[in-house]
Amino acid sequence: MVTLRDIAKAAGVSTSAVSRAIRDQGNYSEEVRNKIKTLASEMGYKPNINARALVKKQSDIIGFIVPDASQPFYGLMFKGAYTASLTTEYRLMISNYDNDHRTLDNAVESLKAAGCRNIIIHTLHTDIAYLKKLSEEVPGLVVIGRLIPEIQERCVWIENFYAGRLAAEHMLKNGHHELAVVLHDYVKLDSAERLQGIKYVLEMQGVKLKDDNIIYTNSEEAEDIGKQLAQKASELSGVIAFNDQVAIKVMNGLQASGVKIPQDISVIGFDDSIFCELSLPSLTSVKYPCYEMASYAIRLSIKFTNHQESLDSQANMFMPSLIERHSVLKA
Amino acid sequence: MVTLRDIAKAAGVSTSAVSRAIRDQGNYSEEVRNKIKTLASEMGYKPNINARALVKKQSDIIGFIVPDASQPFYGLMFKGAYTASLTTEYRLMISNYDNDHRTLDNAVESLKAAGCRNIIIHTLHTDIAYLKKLSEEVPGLVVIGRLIPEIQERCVWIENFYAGRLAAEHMLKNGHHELAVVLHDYVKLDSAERLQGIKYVLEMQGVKLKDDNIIYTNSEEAEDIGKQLAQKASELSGVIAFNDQVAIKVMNGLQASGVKIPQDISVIGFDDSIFCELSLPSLTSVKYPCYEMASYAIRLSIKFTNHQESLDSQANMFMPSLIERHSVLKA
DNA sequence: TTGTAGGCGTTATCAG
DNA sequence: CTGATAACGCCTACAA
Repeated sequence: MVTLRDIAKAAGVSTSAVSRAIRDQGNYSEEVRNKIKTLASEMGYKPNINARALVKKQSDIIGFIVPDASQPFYGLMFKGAYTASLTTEYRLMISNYDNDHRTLDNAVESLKAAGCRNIIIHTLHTDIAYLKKLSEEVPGLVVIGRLIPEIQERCVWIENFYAGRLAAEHMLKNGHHELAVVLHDYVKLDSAERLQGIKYVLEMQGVKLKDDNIIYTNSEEAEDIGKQLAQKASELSGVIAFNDQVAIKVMNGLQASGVKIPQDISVIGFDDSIFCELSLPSLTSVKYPCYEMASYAIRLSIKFTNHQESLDSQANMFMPSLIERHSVLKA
Repeated sequence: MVTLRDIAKAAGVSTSAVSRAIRDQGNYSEEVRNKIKTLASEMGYKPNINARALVKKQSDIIGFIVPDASQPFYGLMFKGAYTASLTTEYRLMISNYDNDHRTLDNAVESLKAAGCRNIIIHTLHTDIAYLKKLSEEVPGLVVIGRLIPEIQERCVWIENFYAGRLAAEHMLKNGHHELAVVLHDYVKLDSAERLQGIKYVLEMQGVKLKDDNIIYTNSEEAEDIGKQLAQKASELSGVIAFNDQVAIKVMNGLQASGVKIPQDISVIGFDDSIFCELSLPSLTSVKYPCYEMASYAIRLSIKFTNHQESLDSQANMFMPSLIERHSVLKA
């Protein structure tokens, strides 16, 4: 292992000179700086991250905490975050908390103990007080997936209302007026917002959405919901489902009961995940830009801990978009 | 931040006493040790990981490097590894290399620069010389997904031959004798081994596998393969596909061409991934125990760096198993 | 513009 | 059995 001292000796200068030159500090002539830098790279110098973290009392690690990294949704987020981190001097450390608050807090504490000042959490349910407190302790805290007004500037979220609108408009545009909406039990907030967006469009166009066509379910029971909907297939022309997995399961339930998709009923999902290409027919979906949001979250977190850069006041909100495939019958 | 010194002062002992007591070193009386430990936890002491890593010249980080964390297959591996790491004193850092060797090497170097001595790599194609060299530099190196004879003891792999057997036997057992096998272009090794297993079973039972029913493809073209196979549906009763995604796409191609599954043709995939429950019919698949293998890899890596524990000579090989669903017509 | 010296929190090596 | 003391590699006043 080659240290600052080694290269200082080789260059005939002091360790502090090397330390500064390498980090572009101090007023060194280009000549000296270059000499030191080339020497360093020739000798294969790598700064000892632990020593640096010790003296600066902060690490170069960004913690990225998600509920379930095995789901493609979060996998894609991780990838966006990781790719963004590659262009920085930070390294990414991902943690999985399975929607268990204690596991989450453990991960946070372990990160803090390592001097981590940048933490990104994807959370739907974590209580606001905890997050607020955390934002005071962790300068680079960013919350992704939800808008929390008290710490709005450190939230990265999606326009769910607009997502609902997109789905509903696409249905109406193609002549599908008798709609059912299948929402997610566990993800109440996003569900509610998207439903708002859907209702907004329907009301504007004078289309009625029956109360008993608004159904709450989860991934396990979604196929049954599809079968139930098949019973009233004749009075239904479209189903908007909370996410792609639910959409596909509903679609499967429908098809298993002899309903043709999209001929009899059109289906739209949310997320635009890897699942969309695997269903038959392939699933039209409203894209949730996970990848982009996660990589933005990385940059945002770094801004908070790098005083140099000024934060602009543009909202950290992302817009969904409709990705057409073959589960909606065209007008 | 509370340090060793703080608690030493409070306890009226030296910092070294505290350091040792906390790590269960030295011959301290239970009384003293307990006093120190309770004091430490009362004061909320957390060892400074960076200081420790600096002096010990090694970090508590295990690097876990995968080709594409956004795929559920690797997501599940990560989860297994992460969960296993929770019961240890190590933290997990995941990297994504997109099958690009330079990105992989960067990740490795970054890990090494941080004093990381435990690295787990999932790799299909990385060249053996590189891995061998790495195994000399990184004491806790583990390769997952492939058997490399030269460093066999640090490889964690699956019995692909047996996986092929399971699939073929299940087909034959249910009376499906006219088979097609769809393999993966990019994953040559696993493909070849599984094909061996399939052929073995067929030969044993005197069933012929036509050469032009052995097809190489990739995820993009798999649906077309399904459509092509539909042309000769009458002379086909089963398709064994390289993985679940390929299986489902083949199935979709088949169904889009009017072939009924499993009535006309039965289909088996590999991996037993999250996709299996989403297809219609749900996909019978040979399970690749990613989760278990990854968590085993963690323990194995730690064994290599903890001289205390002795390594037994049991092979680090895992067995696949058949998970029945509804894509195979029962005899 | 450069170098010296002290310290970050921990562990390990010595003496006592 | 315990406690000074010297590192680990780096950064940053402060001095020159």
